[in-house]
Amino acid sequence: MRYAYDCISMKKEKKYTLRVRLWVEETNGIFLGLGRVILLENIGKTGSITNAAKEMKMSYRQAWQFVEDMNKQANVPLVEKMLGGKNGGGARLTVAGESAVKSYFKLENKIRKFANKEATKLKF
Amino acid sequence: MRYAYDCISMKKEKKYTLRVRLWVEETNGIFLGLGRVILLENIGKTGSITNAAKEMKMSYRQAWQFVEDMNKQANVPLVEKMLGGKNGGGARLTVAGESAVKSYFKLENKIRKFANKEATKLKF
DNA sequence: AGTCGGTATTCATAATAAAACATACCGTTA
DNA sequence: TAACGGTATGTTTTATTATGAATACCGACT
Repeated sequence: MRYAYDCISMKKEKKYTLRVRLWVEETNGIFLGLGRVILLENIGKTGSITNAAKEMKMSYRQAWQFVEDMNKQANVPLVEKMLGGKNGGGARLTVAGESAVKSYFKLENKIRKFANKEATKLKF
Repeated sequence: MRYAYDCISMKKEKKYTLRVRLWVEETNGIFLGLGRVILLENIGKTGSITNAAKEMKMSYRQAWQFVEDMNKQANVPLVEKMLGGKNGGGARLTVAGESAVKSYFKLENKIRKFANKEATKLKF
């Protein structure tokens, strides 16, 4: 049994959650991170950098730079861009791009799962 | 053998390294992250927030805020502060503080090791 | 040839975050 | 009680980063 009295000094236990973030670096800086991968995903979905950026409320400026940066740092470009033409142009993922997105998420999931398992042992 | 000719289309394979970062969140925001843990470690080493901050080129302002924040979010304060006195005061880690540092690094190592193992399977 | 819509690029501006500065407070010791 | 050195706190600059606006370019299509 427990007396109401006990509650006086009872502090609610806080709840903590473990967060993990991973990214891939190349000699010139960041190659792939969560934001970039989501951008890639959106390019695949929408067919253009412009719309991919809108999708995630990122400025076109930044989205374009990310794409440029990733393509330069990859062994094979991840995004193929088209200039002019019927709909003004657009962008799509290369095979390497598709694969990079999948690999990243796969790895992230695996690590996140592992981290959460390990985290249950923690007590702060 | 290999012909010089082969080199014309040879691109140097880029080298990638996987980076991992983890932090613990509470309802009010970040509770523990790498920077905060290193700060704790330095407080333990130097006996004051001031010197701990200097050690890592962090402004006292920020260091103090971090400490305040951590203490508020922890079930038990991680840092015990002393005001005035012989050397003007100081700060030291509580048992919970020591334990938090150890736990964090232990977890980080485990996850980093796992991540690196998984990363070897990656190809970009 | 002119329209359309996305890419490519520069420049100015806003939003955020971090550092620097300035002061008051605090308690032991000389 | 005056000095010292760290804590406590607000304010002001600086630095970093992201956004927005403006413009040129490109190529299929009508």
